[in-house]
Order: sequence, then structure tokens, then C-alpha cells
Amino acid sequence: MSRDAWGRFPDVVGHMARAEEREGYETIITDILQKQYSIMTKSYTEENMMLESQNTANWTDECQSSQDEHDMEKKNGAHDSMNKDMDEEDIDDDEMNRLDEEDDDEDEEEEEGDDTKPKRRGPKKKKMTKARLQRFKLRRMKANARERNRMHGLNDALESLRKVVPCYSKTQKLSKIETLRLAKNYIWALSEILRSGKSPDLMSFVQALCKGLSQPTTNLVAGCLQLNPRTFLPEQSQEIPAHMQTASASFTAHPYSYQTPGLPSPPYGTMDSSHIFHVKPHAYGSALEPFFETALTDCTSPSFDGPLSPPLSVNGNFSFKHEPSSEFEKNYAFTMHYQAAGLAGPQGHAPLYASSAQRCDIPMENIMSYEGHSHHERVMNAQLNAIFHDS
DNA sequence: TAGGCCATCTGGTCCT
DNA sequence: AGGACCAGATGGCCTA
Repeated sequence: MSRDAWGRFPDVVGHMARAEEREGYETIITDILQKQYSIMTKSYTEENMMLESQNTANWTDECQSSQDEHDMEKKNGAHDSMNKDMDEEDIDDDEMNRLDEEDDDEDEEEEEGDDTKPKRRGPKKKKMTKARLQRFKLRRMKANARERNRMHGLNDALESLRKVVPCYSKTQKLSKIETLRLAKNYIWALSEILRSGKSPDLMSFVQALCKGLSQPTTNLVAGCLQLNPRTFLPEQSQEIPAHMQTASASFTAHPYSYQTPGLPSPPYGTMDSSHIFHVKPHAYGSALEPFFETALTDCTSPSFDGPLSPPLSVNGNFSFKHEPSSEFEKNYAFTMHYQAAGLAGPQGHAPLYASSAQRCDIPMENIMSYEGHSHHERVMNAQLNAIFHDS
């Protein structure tokens, strides 16, 4: 989603533009803020309490009548700072100092007038003054701006993560939670491959990737890898060819059921091992057996929540080079971006197992969604090639 | 229309 | 005191 120069989203800008057309809304907002602050801090004198009680009585009606403006302010998000093109960096200390001075002056006046009243114990509570209100607003604006920046940074990092997990697509973005789940599965799958030292079949690999993902994301992953999700979803297990079931048997033994407690909707957590294929792993000689045997022995937790401690080294097989200069990258039959057709044989298909008796021919064209020729996608393809071809 | 996802605001807590 | 981080609340957008 595109943002303007101040990081504001289009709908926010639109709201602001409409809000700016309203006359006097700032006054109303300031009034509301003042009342809110008075209530929040509870720092008022008896006189203020009297006033507050009166104001509170009127406040509900006022808030109701000015709800549109108030909502506008909330939606705009620190609209004052935005309307004045102020960001966190723009709120300078001079303004704060000036407000401090005003604040001090008003405090002195307050002390002079308090002679007749009994002095309270404890920390002195300050009256809500205009300057203090301004300071409060400035502080709030700065905090909001920081929080916005922080969340933008978080989202940027998440976007980076999206690009390095399989099935990156600019048009159909994975949600945040699905990105994290897929990344977790991906890391786990790669680490197990490294640990076992054997190449898995594509089916099991996709199954591992899709564990705990929602149905749409599962479809997306399957689509990216040009698999029919029906072939590895548990509900359709009976339709799976024998060799697929064999390959999937080890997946059955996967101790990491993704049945995350409290998941919000049925699509999540449907890959629980308790209902996948119902096949015992040791009865099959899948190439993935070591892959999951280690998992069985190493992991006692029924979920992915335990420490993974993946034996991954980015400096190892996954050489992060921009150009496919190495033999490693050049020779992959699993190449997606370098047009696998010429490498994968006359039918444009390549065997998943270079050495396995159980082969699963998958069309190589567009094996992943490909919308750009960025570095990370080449790296991703290289990694997948390494997994399915080189180990 | 309900539900999912998201951005933002907000107050609390912890840390420096 | 101020910043980072977090979680709850809220409202908008989109889709089935």
C-alpha cells in the first residue's frame, strides 16, 4: 500500500482532507482532549472537581455532538501533527521549552491561590493548564509517531520475510500470521533436511510447509509449487497414489502437529498428524524417514513451539550470490527463473528424486509464482533446487 | 453481513 | 524523563 511523504495511508489523507474542511473542529477536539485529560490524570483541585463534575455532565452530550470530529481525529492519527506536516522529528524542543515556561508561570499562580486550602500530602498534583494540555498533546503526538514508525519497521521486516519464504507474490500477499507460520515451517523443513542429509520428495516438503496454514495459504503454496492441494490435504488422502502415500507416510509421523490451541478459525491447524493418512512411518522406506525420525526423537513437544535450534548455516549450501555464477546454481534442474525446460528433459519435467525409486514428476514451468527477477527469488530457487536435486 | 486482516491510537510497563 | 515495547480497543476495507 502506497503512503505519502509522511507515511500516511491514502484513506487517512482523505479523512484529513475532509476534516480540514470542517470549521472549528480543532477547537472542539482541544476541548474534548482537555476534558479527557482532566479525567485521566485526576489532578484537579476541589474547584476543578466541581468544574469537572459539571463538565462531565455536559461532556457526554458534547462528545456525541462532536463525535464525527472526534472520530476524525482518532482516525487521522495525531492529525494535528500531520496537518501541520509535523512528525516526530518536527516537534522541536524549543516548543516544549516554551510550553514549560508557560507551565511554570501558571504553577506559581496556582501556589499563590492555594493558601487558604489544606495542603495535601504526597506528590503535588498539577492543575490541568492549557500549556500542560499542549505538552500532553505533543507528547502523545510524538509517541504516536514513534509507534507508527515502529510498526512500519515491523511491517518492513515482515515484508522482507515474505520475500524469502516460498511463494512470494506481490499481488497476493500472505497475511502476517501466515507469513510467520510459513517461515517457521520453512526453517524447520530446511533444518531437518540438513540434519538428515537426504532430499525429501516435493509432496512431503510441501506438506511440511503447509502445516498449520489456512486453506487459502495452503492453496497458494500448492499453486506456487504447482501441486493440487487435494493431493496432500488429509481429507483427500484416499485419492493419493500409492507412491505419494509412501512419501507422505513419514510426514504422518511428524510430531509437530500444528494444532495450535485457540486458533481462531477452522482452516487453521487442519494438518494435525493425528488425522493425516493414518500410516505408521516405520512401515515405509521413504527418503524422508531420517528427516522425521530425528524429529521424533528430538522433539517431545506436540507443537512447533519448542526451540528449533536449526543446524542451519547460511554460509553453507545456501550461498547467497546474486548471479548464478557457481556450478551450484547453474546446474539445477529445478531452475524456475532460468527456464527449466531445457534442463529438465524433453517433457519439461524433472524427477524429484535424483536417486530415489519413488519419483514424482512435477512440471517445472512456473514452479513458483514469479513476478519479478529479484535476487531473493533466485536464491530461493537455488535453495529449492539444492533440496530436491543436490542432496 | 460476518469475519479476517490491517493500521492506528492509547495507556501501561520496563528500561536506560 | 523519555523511549521502546506491548496489548487492547477501534474503525476501515475486503471477501465469501
